[in-house]
Amino acid sequence: MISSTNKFEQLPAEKQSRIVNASISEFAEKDYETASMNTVVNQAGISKGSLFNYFKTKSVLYDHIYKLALGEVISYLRKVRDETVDLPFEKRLSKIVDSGVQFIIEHPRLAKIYFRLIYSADSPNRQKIVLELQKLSNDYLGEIIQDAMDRNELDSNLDKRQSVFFLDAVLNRFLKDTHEAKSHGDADQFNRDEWVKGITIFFTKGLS
Amino acid sequence: MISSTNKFEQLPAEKQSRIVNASISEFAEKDYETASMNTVVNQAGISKGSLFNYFKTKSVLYDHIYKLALGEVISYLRKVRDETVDLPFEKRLSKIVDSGVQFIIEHPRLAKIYFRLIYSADSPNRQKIVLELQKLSNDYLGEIIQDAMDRNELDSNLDKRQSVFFLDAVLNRFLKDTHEAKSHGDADQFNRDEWVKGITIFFTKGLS
DNA sequence: TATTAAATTGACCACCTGGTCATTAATAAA
DNA sequence: TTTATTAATGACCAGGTGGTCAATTTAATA
Repeated sequence: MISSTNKFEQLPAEKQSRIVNASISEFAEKDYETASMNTVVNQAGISKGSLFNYFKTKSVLYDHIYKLALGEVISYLRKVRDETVDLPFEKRLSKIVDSGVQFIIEHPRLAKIYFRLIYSADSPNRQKIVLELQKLSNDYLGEIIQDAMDRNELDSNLDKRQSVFFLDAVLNRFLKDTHEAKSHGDADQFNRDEWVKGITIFFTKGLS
Repeated sequence: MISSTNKFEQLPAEKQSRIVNASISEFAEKDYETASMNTVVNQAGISKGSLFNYFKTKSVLYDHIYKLALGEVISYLRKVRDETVDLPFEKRLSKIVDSGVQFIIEHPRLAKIYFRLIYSADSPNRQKIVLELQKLSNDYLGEIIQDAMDRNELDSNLDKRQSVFFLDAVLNRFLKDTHEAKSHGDADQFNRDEWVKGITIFFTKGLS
């Protein structure tokens, strides 16, 4: 069985990157339905027929691009997780937020695709993807919370599912707002140190 | 100066509601760009010319509908806020979550429009609307947190801005997930009592 | 009832979409 | 160099879009 991106992968690297680049820009700027294959081919400097030869349909191209974006996000997360195994929960949280912000700065278009994917509604296979992402986040944050519980930094009687949910909700929202502020060119509404401190205190002590 | 919905408001109530109803359905099902005026006129049983006579453009119609949806959300929130002024923070939080879930059940299409508005990207004037919503949420949750601080239920040294942010993030995410689960017909992933309890404990005590 | 005014209609417009495929250009084999 | 194979092209297609407006129906006035 031959992969549908086979033809694409056999292309010269430079041409591949032109196409990927144009596609990322388009899917970052517009949501799936509104993104235009015409815009992609014009931006990439290839003919329409070629693009549809490399990727059978728009949905297949989107699949390629979002997997790429997601892969980058995941490897970023893995990296920071592994680099911080020995740190206490508080420091760890801080590093995770930091690296999230860093990712947004370094890969603004991929971040846009990522947030569009989780928060918007009309990408193909959206439900399946969101379930995958939930599992991923569950595993990732679950591990970090478990580590903290093992070290008695967090209450070992915690409902892990709920804890992961809270962590995920706050972190994602923080990063999303940061991302939107940055992409609107707003003055930085978040003093990062202050917020990271606030988040860790909130998670360990609550609001009382 | 004559309002652009003037003609619409002078229509017989029954016709108005047919149009509003069709529009709500369409804007709930598809995002702004993909929503079709043709679908609206067919569903409402009126001619295209008429619709464009009542609402000059698609964007003006959308404006009318989202304001309607938002108005319903706001009045719901106001109601529960005023009905719970005398309750302790914990009970209050619980009632707010309850009424949020109730709103989703009673007005699933309006909820869809609301969530699309905050989480999706391409509605007209999105940035302005989101800012308005942020202010609204800030005022609303800020008041509730302030009340709790005044009663010594929450630490009076809290950073209010951060506290509101955390509350907003968790509540919104909880309601969004609930809404999505319901609209996908999934088995209820949230035992509401259990979660409400978890949320209030989390907010008062943190995870330690 | 005849006449005027206002509301309603839907065919029509220019434009854009994802996708196709006969034709052309470039490359490899003979 | 000639032939066979593969890759690239863009005019073209059917179907959709938001929006318009001359023509028709309905309602109000005389």
